[in-house]
Amino acid sequence: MGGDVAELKVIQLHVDYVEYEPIQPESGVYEEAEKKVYRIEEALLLLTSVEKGDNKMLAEKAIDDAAAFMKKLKISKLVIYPYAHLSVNLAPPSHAIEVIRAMKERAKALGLDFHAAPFGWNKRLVIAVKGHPLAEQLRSYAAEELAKPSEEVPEALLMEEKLESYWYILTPEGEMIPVKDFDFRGHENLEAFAKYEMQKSRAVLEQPPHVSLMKRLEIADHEPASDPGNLRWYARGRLIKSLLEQYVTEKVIEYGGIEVETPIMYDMGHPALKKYLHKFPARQYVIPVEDKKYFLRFAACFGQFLIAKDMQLSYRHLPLWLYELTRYSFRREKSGELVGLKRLRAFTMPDVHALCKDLEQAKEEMKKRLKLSLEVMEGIGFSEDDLEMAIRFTKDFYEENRDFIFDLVRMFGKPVLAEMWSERYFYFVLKWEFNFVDCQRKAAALSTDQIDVENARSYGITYVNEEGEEEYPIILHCSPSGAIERVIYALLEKAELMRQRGEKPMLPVWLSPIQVRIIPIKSMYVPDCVKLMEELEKNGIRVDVDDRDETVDKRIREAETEWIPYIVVYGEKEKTSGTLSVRIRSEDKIMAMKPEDLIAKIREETGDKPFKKLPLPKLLSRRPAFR
RNA sequence: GCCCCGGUAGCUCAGCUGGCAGAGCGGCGGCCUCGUAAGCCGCAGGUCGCGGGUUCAAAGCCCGCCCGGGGCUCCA
Repeated sequence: MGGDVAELKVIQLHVDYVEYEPIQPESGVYEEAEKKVYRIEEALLLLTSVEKGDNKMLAEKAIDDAAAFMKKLKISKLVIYPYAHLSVNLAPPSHAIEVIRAMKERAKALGLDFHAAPFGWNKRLVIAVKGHPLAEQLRSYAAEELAKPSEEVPEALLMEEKLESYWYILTPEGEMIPVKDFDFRGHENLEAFAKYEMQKSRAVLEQPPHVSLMKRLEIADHEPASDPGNLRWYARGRLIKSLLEQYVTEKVIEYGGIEVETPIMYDMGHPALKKYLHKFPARQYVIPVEDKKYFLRFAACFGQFLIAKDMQLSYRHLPLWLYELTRYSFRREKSGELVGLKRLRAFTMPDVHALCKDLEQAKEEMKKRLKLSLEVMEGIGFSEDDLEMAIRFTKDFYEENRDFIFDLVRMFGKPVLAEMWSERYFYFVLKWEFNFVDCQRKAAALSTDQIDVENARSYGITYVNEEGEEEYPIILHCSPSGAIERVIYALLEKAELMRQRGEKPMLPVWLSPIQVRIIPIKSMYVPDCVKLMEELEKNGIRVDVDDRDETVDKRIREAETEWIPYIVVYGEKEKTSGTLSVRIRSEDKIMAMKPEDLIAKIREETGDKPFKKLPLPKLLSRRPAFR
């Protein structure tokens, strides 16, 4: 940034306190100051570097900006602190002191409660920066573009703050009802979701149920030796995750997705990425390699956009779906924000983009993708009662595309929470998500899609239209399932909700790590049980045999606590009759079934879902516990 | 980042106002060979997160730090 163009550089910090002590003058030009400790609390600190060519107008602009920010964050004190270390193109001290003085005068004119550290001194400095995303910002003011700061970082974020949101419920009947007027009877989850989104009042103390479940069921666990939010996955978890990954990928490919794979780290200095990167607070993992810095990707967008930019695209190729499932995407969320499988620092995200030639095509594609997402969620095992939809859009977009928005609502088939923004920020004009409302009545977004009208330009992605001219496509960003870990979170929370209703908690059969457990009554039946196991395995069923020297009761109990959908107890009766005694979890009863009937029943339940073999020893006597 | 809670055996946890480190489960050994949710007996297993301090005496109290969970905030 900057370099040859003069910019007034300001690091703006919202501080709990700042403390400085002038030690000695270190420049020929310096202000008078008393050598004592100055301490200012709850203030906005401006570490300011003046470059050659900066002027009074820039100084005033900087103060005006700071004042606006202070008002928004209700900060009452301002500290102006000359800080030469932000530039290699410093103005001479005699000039710099003038610009700093102009800042002070402006602050005085605006009636701000401000303090100014003396110019030209070597000072001891202690800063305690607050921990919110807007607390640290670099702002720079260039001489030729006075109107706005050259960094888009703070602007995008500040706009979000001042942006007005209007909340409605949209119904399949085509009504748009302000949330406060909507009758939520029969839509309790939607009500919880709406409240969650609008009020943000969340006083819950207990640990979410899925966290202890993920450990007890040997799905996943915290890894103390890694960074928080990077989990270890045990065999069952890896299996479940792998099945979900495979399922989503197959569905996307069925819809025409083109699967690619891209690097997980990118050069922070790359021009196309720099801008995107700087739009967000520093939440990346950064890896220094030789003299460069790389960040770990926080979404699949980069790799796909960089591929798309190099593709030879014509309108004939559009719409074009590019797909990748990232294992992993990395976001260095604040430590306090991490929650079990719901919010992680490393997560698996299927992401399918669609390049569309114009808005009409984008709208058609978005409908297809909503259908895809509905199918995926249903296929995983969520019912319509489990999901609530939100649609968010700008006012302008709504006015021009009302019918389209209600088409989406009708496809979902239930009332939908709508958030309407007075103006556009970020890169999309509309996004929708499915949300799951968990045991704590908190919501988490799963599937989502967005209409991006900005990134094609940023990345230089073009196609050639019918007239032979280059155009920027509109890009849709869809994750048909949302993060895979979060899907598992929702499945576990759903199971806990089942338990609370008095049903037996379980995972969908196709995702159950063990679908059938065979329990021989005596050790002499183990060979027969192994034979039966092999028969079931041949039919694409995950089976094991509890051959341990334990009582039948105990082995049944353990199979039940593992949520195994079918438990077969095998003894003399079964051996002679050829009929199995099957304990069916979902129906909470024991049924006599022929092996072929059991196979048929499971095959019907798992349908066309992916199958993977059990990645564990199949004899329980040979199987270690992970914890 | 801030606030709250926690860290004791592999796991889950008890251990009050300071007084010999415990239980259940799991593991190992033995008995039992069992018909739909925990059979019985025995054995092994501990730097009480780390470092200081107070005390005759610290798992416990004090100070500092590390780690984890939750809440706030945030969620491209």
